[in-house]
Amino acid sequence: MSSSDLKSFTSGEIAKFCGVTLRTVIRWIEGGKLKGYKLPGRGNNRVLQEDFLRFLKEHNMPIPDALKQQEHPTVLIVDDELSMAKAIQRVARRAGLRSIIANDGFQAGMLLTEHQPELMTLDLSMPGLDGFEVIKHTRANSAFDKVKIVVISALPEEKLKEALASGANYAFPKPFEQHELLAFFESFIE
Amino acid sequence: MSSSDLKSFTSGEIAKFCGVTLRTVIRWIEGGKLKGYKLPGRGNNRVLQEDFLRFLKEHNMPIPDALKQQEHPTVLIVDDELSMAKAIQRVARRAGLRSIIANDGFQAGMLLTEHQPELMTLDLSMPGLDGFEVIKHTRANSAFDKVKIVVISALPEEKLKEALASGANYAFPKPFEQHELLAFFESFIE
DNA sequence: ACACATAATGTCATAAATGTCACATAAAAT
DNA sequence: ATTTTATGTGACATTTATGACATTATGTGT
Repeated sequence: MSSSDLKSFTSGEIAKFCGVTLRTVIRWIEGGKLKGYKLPGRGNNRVLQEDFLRFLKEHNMPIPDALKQQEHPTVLIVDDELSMAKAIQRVARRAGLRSIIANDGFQAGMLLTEHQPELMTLDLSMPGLDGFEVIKHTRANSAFDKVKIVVISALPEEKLKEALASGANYAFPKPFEQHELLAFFESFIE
Repeated sequence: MSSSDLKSFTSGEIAKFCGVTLRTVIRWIEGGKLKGYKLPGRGNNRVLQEDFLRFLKEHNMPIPDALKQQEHPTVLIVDDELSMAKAIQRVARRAGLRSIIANDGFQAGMLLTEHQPELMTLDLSMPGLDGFEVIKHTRANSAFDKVKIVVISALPEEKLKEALASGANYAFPKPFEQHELLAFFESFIE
């Protein structure tokens, strides 16, 4: 599973990551600046990776490489045409993004929930799967607040605007310009 | 309570959940901080899920997703016709099962992954969603090994058999017999 | 610039909790 | 029955929480 990944760190590990004394980390936790919890023994501290990352971002602190790997900037590519999906995937890979492909709605829902990607590219006109429905369902679920929806469609511009109004974040006409999409993907690498 | 409430964990499992060593878990149990019992062999420890949850709550420790919603067995009802889905839902409710409805493939994939239901009822012939594809994708993902797939379809018997061969566990013709389906659902309550 | 106040962080010693390792053996898988 | 994996145990090593106090930022006013 994805979110059940409950990796946690000790106060000492956090101290090393932040280049700071253990004493200080404990004071951060005590002061409520860093969320943590205590083991039953003598109250040794543990901090969930999730909470630690939030803490780092909140204070604009550098994120250790060891944690960056698990940040997996991932893009879910939803397209019924495999050749088109692979074309998008190549661009994503060039930009340094991990990517996964969904050929139908069921896979899309499964992979979206399982992998919690940062980005989802979406074809609007697929036989048997209405892209607008996907946008609606995704936006109705607060678990996917952070997912950016990128519509890539051959439909006329008014439909693209409609998609944006329904909750999509970006829209590209199809066929897409390689360098445009590449630049867009790269802006997510940071 | 039913026998499924007596799920127990080994010391190693608890160690992983808590991000702590097996040695430490044993010391918690020895010290009476975590309630457990010993197997007759060499005294291997087991902890009831109930006791583990109480322990976690008592110490404000994070609760793994895997333990969160063990309450009622859940059935995911996949059918594009809302009236049919609701009819199945009524039967499920009579049997004491929690249920959720998916009207299309995207929702089905999303809800299946999110709720990890014990049971999924599935219409085979939905416009824009091939039930066989759903079976195939579900069976291809080891995360859903335990999900029982129940086909409820108006297609001829040979198609039902084909579904069973593809990985479905049970098949009912549509329209279904209320009492048959009810009896079937009830067999999952124990 | 300067002195001063204030908060944040570092240092150190110590007791307690947790980790490590090797090994015998139960429990599970084949 | 055999092999593989997981577990309990003891002795020992390492890490941690805590308090009191030293040191270093960070700002504020003159």
